[in-house]
Order: sequence, then C-alpha cells, then structure tokens
Amino acid sequence: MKIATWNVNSIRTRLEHICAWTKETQPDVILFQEIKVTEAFFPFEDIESQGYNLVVFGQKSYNGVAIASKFPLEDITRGLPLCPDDPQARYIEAVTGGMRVASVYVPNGQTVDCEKFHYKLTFMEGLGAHMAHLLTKDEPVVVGGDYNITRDDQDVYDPESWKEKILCSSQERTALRKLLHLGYVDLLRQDSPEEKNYTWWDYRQDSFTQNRGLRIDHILGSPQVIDRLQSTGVDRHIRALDRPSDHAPVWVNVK
DNA sequence: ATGGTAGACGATCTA
Repeated sequence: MKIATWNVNSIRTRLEHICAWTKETQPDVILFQEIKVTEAFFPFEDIESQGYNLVVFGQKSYNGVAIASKFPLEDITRGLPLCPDDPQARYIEAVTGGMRVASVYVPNGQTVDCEKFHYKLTFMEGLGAHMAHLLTKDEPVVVGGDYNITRDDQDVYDPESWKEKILCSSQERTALRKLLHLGYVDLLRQDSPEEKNYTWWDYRQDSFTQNRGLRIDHILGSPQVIDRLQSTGVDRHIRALDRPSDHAPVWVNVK
C-alpha cells in the first residue's frame, strides 16, 4: 500500500497537477493539507473520478485537510479530539485499507516566540497526546503531513542561516522529537538515513532551482507500520511543474 | 534589516 502526503497550497488551483500525479504514481491513500476551501466547494468529482473515496475537513481561504483513499474510509475524526475548540481545520483521521491514517497541518508559527508560535507548540502538545492515545489501540497508524518543523540540521539547506529560526528552533524540534519518543518512527529518515530529502522550497529567490529547501513534511508510523516498511520517496519533479505548490509530495510503501 | 513570491480574496493575511 502506497501512502502519500502533499501540501497542495489550494486544492482547486492544483487540480491538474494532482490528477496528473495520481495517474503517474498511483498512491492508494493521499493525505492533503492546505486545501484552502470549505467542504461545500471541494472538487469531489475530479478526484473521485480517479478512483478515490474522500473525507474533507475544510476551511475558507486557509488551512483545510482531506484524505483520499482507494479503500472505504471509516471511523472519521475531524479536528484533534483534545483541542475541540480549535477553529482552524488542521487534522483529519480515518481508518482505511486496514490502517489508521491521519492528515495533519501543523501551524507555521511565523516567528519564534510570537503568539502564533505558542499556538504551534500548543497544537503539537494536543497532537502528541492524541497520537499517544492512538498507540493504545494496537493498530498500524500513519500520521503524515506538513509538520512545519525540520527534525535536525540534515533537513536544512543552510543550517547556519536558519539557526533557531522558525521551522528550525530547538523548541519546535523538541516537540517533534516527543512524537518519536512515543514510539513513532520518521519513515523517510528510517528508510534513507543519509538522504537530504527536502520537501519544501520557498517560492522566492529561485529556491527550488538552487535546491535551497527544507524537509518539513513527514510521515510518522507506529511500530506495526515500521515492520512493514518497503520504500519511501519525495516526488521532487512535481515541484518543477508550472505554477507548482511550494511542497513536493512525500510517500511510503508499506506491505 | 529587508524583501523577495504565491494563494485567497477583494484590503490584507498567511505562509
């Protein structure tokens, strides 16, 4: 089973790229972030016609997450159960194809120590508490998405210029490490420990052609998933298309 | 230190 995650930066603007990419790479499950649309205006037909079922947790203009799957989607959760009052659509979870999968869009945080940064850390605490709960179910669990955090300097093209900046601060990295300490594994790092698997390149200053990127999109797997891991990758060529998302799709193959 | 670009939306806000 191939599970992919992709921050599309507007699902309506990216529809052509999405359809071409699904035809080419045939993921079984897709975790979308930043769909930037309410469920009422979500382009269901275009994606269903590619053979997918869909569940959507939408929001106007900002955020929004969704899951597409070739298998039926059951036991759906919209929003983190431990943050029921969060008005931002950043988490959706479902059971599909014998796995529990979640699509997460962690807040960017803007700058270290501002109000949005503290919201980011609070969100990560709520996410961690919920992911700890998921481990008690003893199921294969995959939580993939845009975490907006580099794990360490291996994920950064120029660690010196990013030192203690947003996406790279010690506080954010500690929050990400807490998820790993629960028992989840960073599947791309597990599969290719030496690889610089950047997943995001800024739209500005020719970042992609210069390969000035960061790895901030991650797929975390519970122990049951780690045992079945076959291969992983980043579809970098999707970032090179005309009018691309600033993120490339990331995927794992699990037995 | 600033600004560079993109998307939603219709003036800025978010990233």
